[in-house]
Amino acid sequence: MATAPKKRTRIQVENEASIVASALDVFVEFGYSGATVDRIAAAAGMSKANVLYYFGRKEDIYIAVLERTLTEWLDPLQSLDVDGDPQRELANYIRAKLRMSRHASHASRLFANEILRGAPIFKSYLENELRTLVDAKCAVITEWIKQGKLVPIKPVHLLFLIWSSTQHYADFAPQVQALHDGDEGTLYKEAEEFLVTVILRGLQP
Amino acid sequence: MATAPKKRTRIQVENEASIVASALDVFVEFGYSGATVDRIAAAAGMSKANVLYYFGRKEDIYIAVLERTLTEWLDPLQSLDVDGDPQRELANYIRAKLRMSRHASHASRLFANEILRGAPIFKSYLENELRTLVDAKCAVITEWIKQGKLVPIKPVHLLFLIWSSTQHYADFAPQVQALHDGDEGTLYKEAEEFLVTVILRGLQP
DNA sequence: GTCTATACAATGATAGAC
DNA sequence: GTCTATCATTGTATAGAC
Repeated sequence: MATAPKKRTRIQVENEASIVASALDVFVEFGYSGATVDRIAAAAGMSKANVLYYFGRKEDIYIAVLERTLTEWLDPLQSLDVDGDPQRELANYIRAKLRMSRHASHASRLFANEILRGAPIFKSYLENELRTLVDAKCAVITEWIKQGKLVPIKPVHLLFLIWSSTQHYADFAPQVQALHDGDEGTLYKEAEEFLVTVILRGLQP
Repeated sequence: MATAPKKRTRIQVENEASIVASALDVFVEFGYSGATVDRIAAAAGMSKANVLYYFGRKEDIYIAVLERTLTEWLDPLQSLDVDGDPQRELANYIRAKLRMSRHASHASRLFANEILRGAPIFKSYLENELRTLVDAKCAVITEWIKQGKLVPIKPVHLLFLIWSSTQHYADFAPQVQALHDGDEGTLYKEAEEFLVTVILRGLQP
């Protein structure tokens, strides 16, 4: 029998949630090492000592932030359906990823930071859960190619292309802004039309 | 008359070069805040105090690393030629960027880190030199579109697509490795064929 | 000119008082 | 459950040895 979960008081639940929410902003803005416990505490409106009462180490806060953000991220890749029309399925996936870049840019940047660091915490997730999901969806794409609905390519590179091109607008936002005139709405509208057009045309047999 | 450059001794030149070279590795591995002067000094085989004799502050080391790496980076975008064949010019650019991802991955990751931080040091470069170069090359792509050689798109998004998709292999290497079987040579050979094929087909009118 | 020794404020972390 | 020492480490400044 598994260990019963520790009972947590209402204050515990609230304070831990507040710390994790504030820590996301701080980790994204300053990076892992630049995010001090003091800054996280200030953002959460608590004392540094009190934060360290709830999470023994800074790394534990970081792990909690990664886990919470990952469950919120929920890659729309999961819904890629082998029975759907490839062009339509992929267009929907690109649009969903672009929406996440825009509205969950903190999550995107947090993951980018973690992977740039060498993915010390994320590594096992990449090699297990994500790997399983990616293998399954690559099989879907391979099936579409067999049916002659897509040009023959190695599926995993298509996923890399969609991930990188959509997340670029979140992760490299300062560069994108320096090189693009117009507001955020226009930028993402243009990006959506461009990426859907070019990638789908490029895959058409 | 401009100020004459300070005369620098042989030891100065050697030690500064050694510090900057070692610091690149440390900044890439640990990020800006995680890179301690002690670690940089150890990597350069010097004492922390001695490193701080040559560079007064950690930020000055970082700026020197960024500047040196930027001159080594020399974006091959510069050679995009309006009189050349668009398909051939763009294919060459994609291949050149992929080669840099592979062989100058430290530079790629250093810039990615800097932009993720909000580009505090790089901002003026992005808004001036890079902006000028990008505007000029967007004009080239616009001209190709006018000549009916490319499908009509907003040029800057094409640059974002090429940058993000090629640099992904350097910046997200741990993720790429977790999801790809096969050695580095195979990976980059596949990526080159995939990206050139899909992007050029997607742009064909 | 080159390098070391030392000091100081800020940080992550621990132990323990209340 | 909250907060106060306390400690080793970090970035940084300065004095001075050679």
